[in-house]
Amino acid sequence: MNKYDYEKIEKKWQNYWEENHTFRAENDYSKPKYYALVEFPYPSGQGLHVGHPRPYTAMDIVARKRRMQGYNVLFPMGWDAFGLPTENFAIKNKIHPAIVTKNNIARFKSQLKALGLSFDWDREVNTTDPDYFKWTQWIFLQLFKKGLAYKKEMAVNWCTSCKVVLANEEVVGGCCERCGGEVVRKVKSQWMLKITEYAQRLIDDLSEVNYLEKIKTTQKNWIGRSEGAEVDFATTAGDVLTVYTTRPDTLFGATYMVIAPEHPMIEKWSDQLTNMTEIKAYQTLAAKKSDFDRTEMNKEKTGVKLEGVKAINPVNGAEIPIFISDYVLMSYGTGAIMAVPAHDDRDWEFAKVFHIPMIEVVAGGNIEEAAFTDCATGVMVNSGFLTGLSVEDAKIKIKDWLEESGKGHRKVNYKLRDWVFSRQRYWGEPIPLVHCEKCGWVAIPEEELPLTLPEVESYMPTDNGESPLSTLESFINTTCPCCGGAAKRETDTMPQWAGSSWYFLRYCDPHNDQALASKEALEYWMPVDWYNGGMEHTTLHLLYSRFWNKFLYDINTVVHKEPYMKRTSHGMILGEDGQKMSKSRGNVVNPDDVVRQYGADTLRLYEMFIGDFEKTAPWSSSSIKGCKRFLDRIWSLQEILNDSNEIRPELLSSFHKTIKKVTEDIESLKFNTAIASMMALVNEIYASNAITRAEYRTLVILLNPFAPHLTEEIYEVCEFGGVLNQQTWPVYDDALCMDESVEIVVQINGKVKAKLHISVDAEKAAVLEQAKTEPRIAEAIQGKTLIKEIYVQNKLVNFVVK
RNA sequence: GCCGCUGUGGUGGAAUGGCAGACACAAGGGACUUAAAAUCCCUCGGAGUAACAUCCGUACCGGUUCAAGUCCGGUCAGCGGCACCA
Repeated sequence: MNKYDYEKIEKKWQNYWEENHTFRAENDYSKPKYYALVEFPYPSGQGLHVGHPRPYTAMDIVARKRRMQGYNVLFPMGWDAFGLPTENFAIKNKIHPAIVTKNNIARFKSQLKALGLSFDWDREVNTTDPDYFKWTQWIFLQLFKKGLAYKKEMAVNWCTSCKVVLANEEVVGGCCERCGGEVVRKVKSQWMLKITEYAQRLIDDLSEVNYLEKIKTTQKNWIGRSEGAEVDFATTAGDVLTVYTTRPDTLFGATYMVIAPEHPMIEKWSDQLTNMTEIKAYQTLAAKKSDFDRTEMNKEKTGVKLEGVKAINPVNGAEIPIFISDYVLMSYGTGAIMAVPAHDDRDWEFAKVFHIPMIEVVAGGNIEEAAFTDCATGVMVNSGFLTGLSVEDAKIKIKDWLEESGKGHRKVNYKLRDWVFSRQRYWGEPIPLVHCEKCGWVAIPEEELPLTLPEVESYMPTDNGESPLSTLESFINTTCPCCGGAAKRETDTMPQWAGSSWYFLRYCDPHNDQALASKEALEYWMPVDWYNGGMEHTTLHLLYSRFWNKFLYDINTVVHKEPYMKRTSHGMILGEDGQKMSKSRGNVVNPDDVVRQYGADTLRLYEMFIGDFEKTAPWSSSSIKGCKRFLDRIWSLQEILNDSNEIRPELLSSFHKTIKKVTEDIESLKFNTAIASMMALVNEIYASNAITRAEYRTLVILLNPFAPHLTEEIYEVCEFGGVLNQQTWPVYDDALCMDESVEIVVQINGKVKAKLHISVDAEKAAVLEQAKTEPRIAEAIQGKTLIKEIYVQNKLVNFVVK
């Protein structure tokens, strides 16, 4: 068997595709379009990882197949290049981050090209390119103008040792990822985006898209819609404390209240509170706690009772105590709760610690042992006008009562928080706003965009946690676009998520300098037909970009409500030891080495054959050999090639079955079984000791999306006519997928006892007759009672005997 | 704790409720070779048999069904995400 010269062949075709712009998407709006998208990478200094080619190859297969099916395909690639690792590398090595980025991109690009991915490189985008981030800034300005960007005091992570603001990802177990120093919370004023205003629409419109169910579920859980009521409790201080609850039905069981330590009412009541010292001490303690401490599990409930002010239960006039405790969060609901210890786990724990009485208002549990939280079976007790109702009915009745009496109202809440949009960093898009003493925050005029990054001496964040830009007088000082007076620029930059929140729009029209993309281009190319990416982006990038798209839809910039019609996810590739690949474990596989040793086609085929696309899969340096062997066998078919231009009748159904399998499996991410079916066909061909030209040509087209270089070469050397990538995808005929005869099994009581060859779709009666003549069946039936005869067409016969 | 997913040979993995283990890898045996590599052929879940037969087998327990890896109920284990969201 001959081996093919993958190095020579792959280089040859990569050059051919590049010179001919073979995969360029044309703006021919009369053709049916298909937009296939993969997540553009962050060009890290490590170069490509073997994890990258898995989703890229998968969507490359889809794109190549669609082209052969006659679609105008957009399959673009670009660089999500702003970000911390580049900035950190730049600081450490004293190289400008723009240079670092440029070098990393060059490396990534050559690695991707070596994989033969059919990207349209003419549409490459780069988030750090001023021509690109001009529009990122433009979108931010529109958000600002619509009141969806606002400034708010927020706690940030501050490393006391590096004296640097850290991203959440850089805080590991409450310590700085780099130096291990203590991380504390520091309050800073930050730009926020009101994604919460889109919460409901982000849930509702999921019904219009075809995402994997688990992706929809994760997004819904993250947005966290809950239905309940706000209830007003009068206080002995003469004012009102409003709480949010999902269990207004348990209002008669409320025996105390809890407010968050930061709750503003405490300040208001300070004259009447007799234990302010104790309260202040608790507040200080709570404020010091990092997020890590505060979310630590199973810790005992703590809190302080407010002495001097009590609340009055609106349903029965009972006076109940108010506590502060850090188990109530200021950022959700009203920052205050009514506590019903008999029917809420957390309240129950708290009540045990502070010896607060409980009132059972839903029968069915044992509140001495645990809170009874079951809504489905409970019946109301000790609850005045609610007594005797089911929990569900009681919820409706109490909500009606609250609204009629003016003591509360129905309310929907979401867990989703607004998006913290500023970073005190250099390597990001500058936020295009200025602050004027007279006019407040003012947008810079759109014609001044892009607002580019100034050159600075050091990219190191400053000692006080301000952005490196804050030290640059020439950058900061400007004039107010509104009044012309002196003003200062915002020095924070945008987070890495900004550029990736709209890049799929830019691909539609990447060189447009009048708009982020033309209406025509967006109308034609959008929405993305199939977007594959990592599960880890489900609640970040995927949600952020849906939000931006919806906003741009609202301001009439884009024409589709949802950016992506179909979203799928791939599993990670693990090291050979089954662990996540990492330098420290020494189990990293470098794609360059694999390409050198086996060629790109083998790498592509192996990553598709490795297992279930959606699951994690460990790398196997021996399994990949099987894929190389298969490609060598494909090449060597030339040795048994004959001149016939027909598919042999005895192989016709095998061919049609394989075409069907490959065609369908690609659509459902079952690349592994698509490849398996081609391997089986090739085994069958070798067994027959010959291959016809028609057969070889069909096989090579089917395999082309998986192994594009090898198949183009075979197509050319065999002179099948034209170039392979311009051929049409084979079509199968269901009728031809059927063999003339099939083997069926004959069972006695569900156990296989014989096999039978019958003609396809044979008459039931005839098949049963034939089955009974089989010696082993006849023997088994002999002397027994035949209770039932099951016949499944072309599959099996089952005799139930006693 | 909550939500989601997964459990099948030595390994990766196949199987619209209808022959469990497709397709590969590894292993063992053989052919070719002075030899090795490559390639080709054979065996390959377990027990059992000279070979058949037969029995057991898809984490565990139970159920539905003529028929369960697949559906239902429960248990255990692992993975991922969220995590005091009232």
